[in-house]
Order: sequence, then structure tokens, then C-alpha cells
Amino acid sequence: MKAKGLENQQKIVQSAADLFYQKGYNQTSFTEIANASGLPRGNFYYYFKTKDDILKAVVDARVEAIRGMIEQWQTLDKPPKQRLNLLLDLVLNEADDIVDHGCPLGTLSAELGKDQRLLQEKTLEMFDLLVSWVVDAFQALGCDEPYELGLHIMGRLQGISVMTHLYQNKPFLETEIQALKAWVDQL
Amino acid sequence: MKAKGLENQQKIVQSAADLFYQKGYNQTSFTEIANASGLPRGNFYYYFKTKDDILKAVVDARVEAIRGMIEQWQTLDKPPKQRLNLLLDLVLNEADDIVDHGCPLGTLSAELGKDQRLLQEKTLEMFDLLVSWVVDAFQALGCDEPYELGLHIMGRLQGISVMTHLYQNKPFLETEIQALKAWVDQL
DNA sequence: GTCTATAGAGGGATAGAC
DNA sequence: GTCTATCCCTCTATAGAC
Repeated sequence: MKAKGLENQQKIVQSAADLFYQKGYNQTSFTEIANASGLPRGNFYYYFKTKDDILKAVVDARVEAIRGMIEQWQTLDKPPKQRLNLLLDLVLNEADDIVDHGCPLGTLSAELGKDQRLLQEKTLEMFDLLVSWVVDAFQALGCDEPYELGLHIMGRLQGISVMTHLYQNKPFLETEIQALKAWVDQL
Repeated sequence: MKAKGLENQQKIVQSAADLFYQKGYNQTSFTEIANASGLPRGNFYYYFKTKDDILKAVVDARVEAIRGMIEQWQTLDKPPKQRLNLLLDLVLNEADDIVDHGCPLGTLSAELGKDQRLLQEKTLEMFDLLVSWVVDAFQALGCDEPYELGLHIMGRLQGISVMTHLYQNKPFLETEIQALKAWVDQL
């Protein structure tokens, strides 16, 4: 049945996404994905030829999720500074996960950047969406170098995520995000 | 011979340190360390009982290197702001490596933080040394919250390293470090 | 102290019955 | 479209000759 197939495919992608985030891509085995999704190991070679294909599907799903989120943000029709705050609030809401596993985008990209650059390029699609969202906001604010500012704020968020994860320090994340909000506010 | 043994041990630690940085800890195999160090695979179980022990030795070596660097910095007897600049210049000098492999401290800690927290704690020794170096400088400057500022600047550097690595964007690193220098200067 | 050979577990991937 | 059985490879780690 086609419908059943799609369902299983989504289960695999969802389980893999969680595990890749919690354990890292290379540290996650087929066995673990199978156990988490409730499907027998051999089965999902029917859906994905290789582990890399699973990662690509995971990234595609996350790209679509981000795209959907941004589209929803756009419907809110907020002024530029509040648009930037939407991203900052997103990080604030994910604080507990960041304490435990770091940034879902950054840690995956960083892991693959070490020696799997081809796969890493795929993960940059996730970043690019957010970068262009913040760049647009800085542009709307009439800033001189919107692209540089966009990379700057994404870098700030990555740094906050790394330190929060390393020291499992949630208060640090909260005060740093507040500081970023103040910085945005006085632009 | 004891001397020969120590020499081999250092060769292993050096090769492992390079590979852990370039490929990540979990992605580096004994075979690769053996090839890089020129020693046969089985041999270095004489020096290290497990792979984890090699990592600990690698971290110990790096801790000692950082400690030595900081001691040397102290002999320079510079004013606080210039002390902070020593760290910023260090990052600037490592820009090419950061483009290729990210921050040598941060990427290792982040990898192990995912699901090898016991090992990760060991790697925090490297961070703690640098954190206390910058905290001391902020304290000497009479800043209100030196510890928070110390974590802040370390986070900024981590964020810069992550983005530089992801996008292989060296100019980004250079302008961001310059911005940090300006920020330090006007404290 | 140095090296070879190999054990034992677990990884990704495949073949083929149903 | 679903599942079992299994292959082959690489991994860490060990045993034991020299």
C-alpha cells in the first residue's frame, strides 16, 4: 500500500532526525534507528538506499519545517526588529534541548564539516533559509551591511548554543539572548 | 629503553591530536593513528589501554600547552585590554585551521557533549584555563560581572569559529575579530 | 619493549522468501 | 511492500611470539 509506505518513511525520518540530533550522525546506527522507529532493520533499505540518503531526507524535512515556519512568520507581518526577535524567541524556547544537545542545525553541520563536506553542504540549506530571513530584516531596517549583520547574529546564536551545551548552562543562554534583544532594539 | 618509549608515546599523542581535530574523535580509527605515527597498530596498546585513554592523553597535552602559553603571556605583563587581545590574536593566527576544521577546543567538546559526557568533562579543562584567563582580565578592568563577560567573549569566539568553519569564510572571521577588538578597546 | 595475528563485536548493506 | 537471514567489512582490543 502506498499510504502505509509513506507513513513508514516518515517514521524513519522522524526517528533518525531525533537520533542524529541527540547522538550525532556518525554515532547513530541503523539498529538504533530501527529500534526507535519500530521497523525491522532490513526493511528500510526499501525506502533509503544508504545512510546518507536518510540524512538527506532528514535535512529535507527540516528545511521544509523551517520554510513553513518562516512563511508563517511572514504572515504575521511584523516590523523588522520584531522579525529578528521571532528568531531569538525560537532559540529561547529551545533552550532545554540546546542545553542537552546543542543547536540542531549547528552541531550537525559542524560534525559533517570535519570530513564529510559533501553531506555538510546539504545541511547548509537549513542555515541559508535563516540567514536570508535575518538579512532581509536588517535590509528592511536600512542597515549598511545587512549580509554581514546576518552572519553576525547567526554566529552569536551559534556561540551561545555551543557554550550553553558545553557547560549545560541555561541561564547563560537566557541572559545572552536578552542582551541580543537589547542590541537589536537599539539598532 | 625508557626514552624510546616516551618518544613513541608522544608520537602517538601528537598524531592522535591532529586526527581528532581534523576528523573528529569518533571518526578517527586506531589504524589511522598508527599510520600517521608510523607505529604498528597493536603496538600502542602497550602505551594506552583504550582509545579513551589516548583522548585523555591528548587533552592533557593540550592543557599543558595552553597552560604554558598562558604562563608565557603572564610574563609579558601587559595591561588587561591587551591581555584579551592576546587571545583574539591567537584565534586570528589560527584562522586557516578554523576554516578547515573549526575550533580545536570547541569542536571536540561539542562532539563529546552529545553522548559522551564523561569524556567531554575532561575536555572542559582546556576551556576552563582560557575562561579564567579572560575573567581575570575583565576583573582587572574593574568590570561588574567579569565571569559573565568571560563566558560572553568565549561564546563570541565559538560562534565565530562555527560560522567560519561552516561557510569556510575567513574574511568573516577577520572582520568579527576586529569588531571584538574594538569592543574590548571601548570597555 | 616491539610486532604479528587474530579475536569478537558491531557497522552498513544485500538477497531473496513471503 | 514487508521481513528474515546473513554477508562483508572495519572497528577496538587482546594474545602471545620475538
